Amino acid sequence: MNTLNTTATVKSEQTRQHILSEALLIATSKSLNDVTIGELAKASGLSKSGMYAHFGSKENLQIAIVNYAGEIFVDRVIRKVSTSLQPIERILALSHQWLNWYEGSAKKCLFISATVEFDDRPGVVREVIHEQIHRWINYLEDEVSNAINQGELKSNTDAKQFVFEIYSLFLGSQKYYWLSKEGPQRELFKTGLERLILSHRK
Amino acid sequence: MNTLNTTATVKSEQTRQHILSEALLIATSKSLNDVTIGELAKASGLSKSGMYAHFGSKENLQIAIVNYAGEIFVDRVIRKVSTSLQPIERILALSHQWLNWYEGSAKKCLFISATVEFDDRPGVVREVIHEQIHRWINYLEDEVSNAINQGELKSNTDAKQFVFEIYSLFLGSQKYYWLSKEGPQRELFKTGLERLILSHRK
DNA sequence: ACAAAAATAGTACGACCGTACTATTGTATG
DNA sequence: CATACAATAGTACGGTCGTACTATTTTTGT
Repeated sequence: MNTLNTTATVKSEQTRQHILSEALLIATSKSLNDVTIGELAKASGLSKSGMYAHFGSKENLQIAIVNYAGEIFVDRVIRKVSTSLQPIERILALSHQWLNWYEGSAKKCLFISATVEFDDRPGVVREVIHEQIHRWINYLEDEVSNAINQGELKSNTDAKQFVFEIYSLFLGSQKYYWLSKEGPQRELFKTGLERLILSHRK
Repeated sequence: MNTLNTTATVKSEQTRQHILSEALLIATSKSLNDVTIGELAKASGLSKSGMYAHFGSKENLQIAIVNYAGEIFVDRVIRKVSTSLQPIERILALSHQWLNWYEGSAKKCLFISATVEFDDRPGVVREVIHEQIHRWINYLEDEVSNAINQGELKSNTDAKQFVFEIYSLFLGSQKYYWLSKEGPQRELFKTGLERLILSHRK
């Protein structure tokens, strides 16, 4: 018997996707740790044993959730923005999608809360989370480099610093959102981003 | 009998402080939820029942921890910075202390992780967390207003936006620290803050 | 349609959680 | 020094967690 379900029969793959989408729902509205085997089983209409047939362990489940979230992220952010835009326009469009990517289902970015949760728990789950985030940071840094190379941003612009500040603004908007669900986080983010770009624009 | 220990006899108050400092250690190195009654009892050399004599419930314990963290914060940040400095210098000094406030014991800011953890759990604990954070944000906004009024920053500077961006940079440095413990978060934060100030300086 | 195999359910277990309740120890004060 | 009460320990309980292990149902390939 294949407890880890690496072969992926047709039916199994469907339920697996169904379980993961339910899991992501819980993970984004509560947290990754709150995706409990029992609760997830109930949410997806299966038994606890069914979960184990699919994922083998809690850790494997968490890894699967993070990777699944990564796919959704690519779908809702990167794939939504045309590659034919000019660099700065692309950066603005990507940022806009970024702010919205998790809102389709719940209201918080899994990668932020998961980083916090797994900060003190070394292991594969933490590594997978870091991988996903680094992939995104690198992607943004490439975009900024493009903007520099194509002369839209000053040639002395530090791409790493630039992306750090974009990321910071994103975190800020999340934090302010947590503090007050109806606050002006979006405007604060936008204003900050505009000022950031303005001060590096050629 | 007074299970909530509001009267605070001499001896009792000492142990209470001792428990809280152990609790903060755990809370900052792991998380607020990870401060479990059993673990805290072991860490502070008491029994589980002893905890209940002091705090009455898990929720009360968490509230006490957050408020205790607030006191420590004031001690290590606000009280460390001279009030005779000029506004911008004060902001820089406060930011510097801010980056270091939790490092005496562990290595992460309780208020950040706690906000994330209690985002989906309405109740007194969350309110106390928000209170503490708002107090700090308001304090910073006042400092920025001072800088504006004393002519160090341009008169059209938006204090709320300004503090939002400082806070964002702080969050960014924490996030980057989580991603890599030896990264250049400090320099990234400083550079960002300098640019922020520069673009609003008169 | 039938046998093989995969997918799912059922049940049980030990660990730890928060929280009662009672018993014991320590301490301050008259 | 005795006594009243505060401070702490001991023990027990129901709940939920992750995870085995076995039984049953459903899907799949021929």
